[in-house]
Amino acid sequence: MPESTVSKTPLSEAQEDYLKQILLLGSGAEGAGTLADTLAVTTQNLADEIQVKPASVTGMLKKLSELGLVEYEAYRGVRLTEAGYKVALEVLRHHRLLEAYLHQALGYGWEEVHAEAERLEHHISEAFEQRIAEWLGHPTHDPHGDAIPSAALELPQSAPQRRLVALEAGEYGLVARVATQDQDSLNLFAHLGLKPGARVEVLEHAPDGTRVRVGTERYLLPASLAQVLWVSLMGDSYVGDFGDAEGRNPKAKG
Amino acid sequence: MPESTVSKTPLSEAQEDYLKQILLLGSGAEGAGTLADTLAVTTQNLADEIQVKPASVTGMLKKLSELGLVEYEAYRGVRLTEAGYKVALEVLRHHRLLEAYLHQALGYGWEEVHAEAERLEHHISEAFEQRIAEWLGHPTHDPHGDAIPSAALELPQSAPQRRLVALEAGEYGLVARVATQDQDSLNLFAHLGLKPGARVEVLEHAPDGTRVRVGTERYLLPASLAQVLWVSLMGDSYVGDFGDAEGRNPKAKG
DNA sequence: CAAAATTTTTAGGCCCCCCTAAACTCAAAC
DNA sequence: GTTTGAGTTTAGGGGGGCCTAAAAATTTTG
Repeated sequence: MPESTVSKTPLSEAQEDYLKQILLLGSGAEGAGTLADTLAVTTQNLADEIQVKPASVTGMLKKLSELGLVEYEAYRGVRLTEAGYKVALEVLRHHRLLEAYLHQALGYGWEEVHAEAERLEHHISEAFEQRIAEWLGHPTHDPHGDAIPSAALELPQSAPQRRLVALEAGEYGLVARVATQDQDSLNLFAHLGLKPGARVEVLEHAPDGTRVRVGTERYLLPASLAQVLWVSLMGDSYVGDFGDAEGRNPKAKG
Repeated sequence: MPESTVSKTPLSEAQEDYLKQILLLGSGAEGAGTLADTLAVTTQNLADEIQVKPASVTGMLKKLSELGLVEYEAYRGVRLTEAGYKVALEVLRHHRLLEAYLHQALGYGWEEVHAEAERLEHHISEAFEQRIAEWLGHPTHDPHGDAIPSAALELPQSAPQRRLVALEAGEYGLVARVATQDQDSLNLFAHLGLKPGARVEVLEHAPDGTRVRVGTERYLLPASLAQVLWVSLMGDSYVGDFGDAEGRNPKAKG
């Protein structure tokens, strides 16, 4: 097989974004932990995610394929190569470390960090990455509860989690992950106190959403939101590191 | 005169860089404080500074001129318009705040901050700018001793300074500004302890440079370096804010 | 299994910002 | 006051990354 030279040329911002999205979409909502259990991603999915027309995606996939970062078969979808996977994890690490840093060091709300991290992730040096990782105490999860790849680009093991919609009435647990980047949704979650680490209980599943209790409050969460809220059941062995959602000691080592 | 619509479109990184360099080159080494005492800048100067061919500069200047950010007359040079000046100051503020932040918050050496700030300056939000400015206590000078434009884009008054080459033998003062971005020069200055705030004395001007004393050490500084080192004479009223060159309290308000 | 509907790719363009080569200006020197 | 040459601009290209419109492949449907 033709040994495609894995480019030394620094990748463009667009290229990094494509790789990151291929990883994210390919990992599915289940959060696969290795390249092996990653799915092929469709042109349309990428177009939607990156906010670009499908024709543009095709063009970029061809280029990434030539660079050996992606395995692309026309009409059949893409998946990352080992090299592309590395790059994607690196970008993801930058993104999530930045989110954690903005939250903990600069006082950003956990619902505000995504947008800023999105732009900065492509422009920080390895030195910067290392310094904020150290400042943070090498965290394993960002403020949304998403796992941060280690410096060696390994994804940390996360505790078993279930979507809120999958809990039965009466079950409760701690919010482990808020898996949306939609700003309105994030704002709403923040407003309701539904951030990683918060205790939440399912009261009942209604046709128009899921009725939950958070602290002493009761809310009706639309299905679309209950869908993206992941919960670790209490009593489960390990509930994870919630990215210092509020004034805990930021220097705690992982 | 045709009222050129001052674009609302966000500027590209390249455009911001051109504007910044026009400001820097136009301010001359004397550090002019307002747009009025700014000089016209030459195509060649810009080409050298931005590391681009003169033909490319011409093209960009035409575009900036159409955007109303610059007054450009073929063969005669450019200067910033009021609008362009504002943009340039904003970029400069980002750059210098970032330098200060990297130094004080993340432990970068003062000689290392330039390169990182150079990339980040185009990608931080106003919120980020504001948060680091606050964290720093609204500093007036960066770690190299360069003035940081205020949030209102005013350049702070700096103490009177003279180039080291202009001091007479026997005169001494505090390093106020290290006006180079050349990494090798910066490393050398750092190595010799010649950072803002350091005491330095001119021993004599030799044909091959300037002989100086720094603490108990004596060095021969090549003219090119003595040229970019600015000194505030001791006994002068105000010596400025040296950007917390070492462990002073980072939270001190300005 | 063929027709219809959907998805994806190709083809052709556009803007950005850079380049080289050649033509032009201006100013300094004869 | 020409000549000469440094500095500058025009002309023509190229790669990146996006777009629209049209063609092709795949999947769904009857």
